[in-house]
Amino acid sequence: MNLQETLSNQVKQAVLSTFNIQLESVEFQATRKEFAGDITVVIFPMLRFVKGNPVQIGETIGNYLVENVDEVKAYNVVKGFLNVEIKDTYYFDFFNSIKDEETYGFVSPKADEKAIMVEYSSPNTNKPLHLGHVRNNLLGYSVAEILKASGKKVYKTQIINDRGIHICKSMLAWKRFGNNETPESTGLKGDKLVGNYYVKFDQEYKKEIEALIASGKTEDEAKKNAPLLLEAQSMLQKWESGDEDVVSLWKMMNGWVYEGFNETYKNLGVDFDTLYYESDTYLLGKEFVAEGLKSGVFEKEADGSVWCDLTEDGLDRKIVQRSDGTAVYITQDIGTAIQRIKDFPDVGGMVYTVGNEQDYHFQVLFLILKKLGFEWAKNLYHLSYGMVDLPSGKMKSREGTVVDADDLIDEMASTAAEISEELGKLDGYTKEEKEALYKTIGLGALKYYILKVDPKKRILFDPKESIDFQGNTGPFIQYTYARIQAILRKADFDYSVNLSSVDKSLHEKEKELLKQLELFPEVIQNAAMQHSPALVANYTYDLVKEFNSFYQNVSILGADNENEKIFRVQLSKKVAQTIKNAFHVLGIQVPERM
RNA sequence: GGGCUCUUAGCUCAGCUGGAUAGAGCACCUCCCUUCUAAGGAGGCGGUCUCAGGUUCGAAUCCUGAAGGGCUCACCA
Repeated sequence: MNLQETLSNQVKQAVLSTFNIQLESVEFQATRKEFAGDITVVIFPMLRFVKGNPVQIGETIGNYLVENVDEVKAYNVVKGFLNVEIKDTYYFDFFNSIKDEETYGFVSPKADEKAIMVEYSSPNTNKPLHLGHVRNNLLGYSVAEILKASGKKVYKTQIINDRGIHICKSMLAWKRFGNNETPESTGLKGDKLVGNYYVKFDQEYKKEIEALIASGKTEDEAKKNAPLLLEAQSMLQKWESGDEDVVSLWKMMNGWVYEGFNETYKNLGVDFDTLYYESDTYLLGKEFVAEGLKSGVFEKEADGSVWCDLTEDGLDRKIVQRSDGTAVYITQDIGTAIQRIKDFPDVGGMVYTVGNEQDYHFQVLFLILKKLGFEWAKNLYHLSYGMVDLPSGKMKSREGTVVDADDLIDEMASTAAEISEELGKLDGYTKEEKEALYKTIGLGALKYYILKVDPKKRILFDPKESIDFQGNTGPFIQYTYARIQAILRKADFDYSVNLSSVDKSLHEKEKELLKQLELFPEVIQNAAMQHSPALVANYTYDLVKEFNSFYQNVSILGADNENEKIFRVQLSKKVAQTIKNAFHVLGIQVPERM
């Protein structure tokens, strides 16, 4: 039983014995810094049941707690708030119980619990990854790690959108204007090369449209009948019918893209346990469309198209198969979901990391899967996140207004390098060690910048204003970690003993740190429940701020006596470890020096 | 037009299931490196929590409405 539960029971007992009233629950909050006390009981909600003056009620309960609860040292009442002071003994006991637990805050997966599959990234293979994908990747990866840390078994996956008209556009432009360029011949990353031809297609397509309009066609006609578009469409048909040339071109160019993506993923530090390709799954859903027709979940129109009527659920009618029998986007989503459960029978739910422009889509998808009768459909979650916008508005790859993922990662590292060199604290580091450190810091800044924001809020990113390295940032937290490591390197004495309140009293700053450490397991559980890395980021910031204040206000290695010194080193070490654990689930590394 | 969503300091964001005088960072202004790393610390300036009603002992938080922004409502993905 933790402290709050103990107090809750005792407060109920106090109210029962003095007022003869059974409270259902007791409300707590952290005591504000300006008042004495460690935890506060809010009296107001009790007034509904206990008639009387809140201050008097507070006094009564406070008295009871001091007399009956070992951990309670004293109390004071301010208005309707009962501030309770807790004895140092409690905090020493708590600290000793977690001191040597390396994975403090994390829960190991239970054998009998169902796994969760987390989908993220899921790019199209016609262009390189940009800042929007970066947010997606960081979020998905982090939520997967948070779920793991909270005690779930997790599979990371993605659905790679490797087919469709957009891919054919890149293919066609390459075939037409590419002069057999390859990543090798140009030195370009494969995804960049293919992306260039996607842009090239658009440019040439626009020229054709203009020419057609000049020759008297309407804009609409021109757009639909431009020869390039028609050829791209026929290429798609050839692909679907298995045309050898088209398929081998498709394989070659997608291969280039995958190589490029893998490099970006590696740089970003994200990974996947299993992959799904749209080209494998796009036909899958049709099987279940047929089944849904049989069971009456879907209905067929006269023209052969298949629909799902969701009007009774407050949504619209949704097409699930075209009149020509081909699959639409949602058809393959249905198939993919079912396939995943077949492949991984221990999976009991899925998380889809996809932008909020698809909120409606997922509402429909989940509802359809429920209607099809899948038990696991109730455990599907759309991790919906806001777009990353530029000051100029939306990023558009065809118009070249995107912030490229690789470029951004490089820029972050070089900014880190500039700052580091200016500060000049890295004597003795080899060039390789420095490079690795710059990457750690640069990526730390980028990842923290994105993850500290509530996923569902949109982010405005101004490329002209670089991401901060000071204040509430990744490097600030990394810096604190590095500082603690410096202390631990210098602490060449045995600090393994367990201390207690007879050995020393707690400094105010020490106690604040202990209280903050105490919150960590709860933060992980909360973040998992809410699918929000931002909660972990903000917690870590608070912890670090508290530590820095401690660090500048008391001497650690120069403490007055041996016990102070031992305890402060232990405490510092625990804070560092907690920073490391918290950053681990955010996918951010911590440096030994910086 | 229907649905969803957002609006907190000059800027970027916290604010847990309603609770004490709404908190941080950046920017601006003061201080603090002979002491464990100043990417730091201590303090100051800065708010009609978009607006109007309502519920409540108590509302940034819940409800209704309005304004402004975003997304969405394809036989696109």
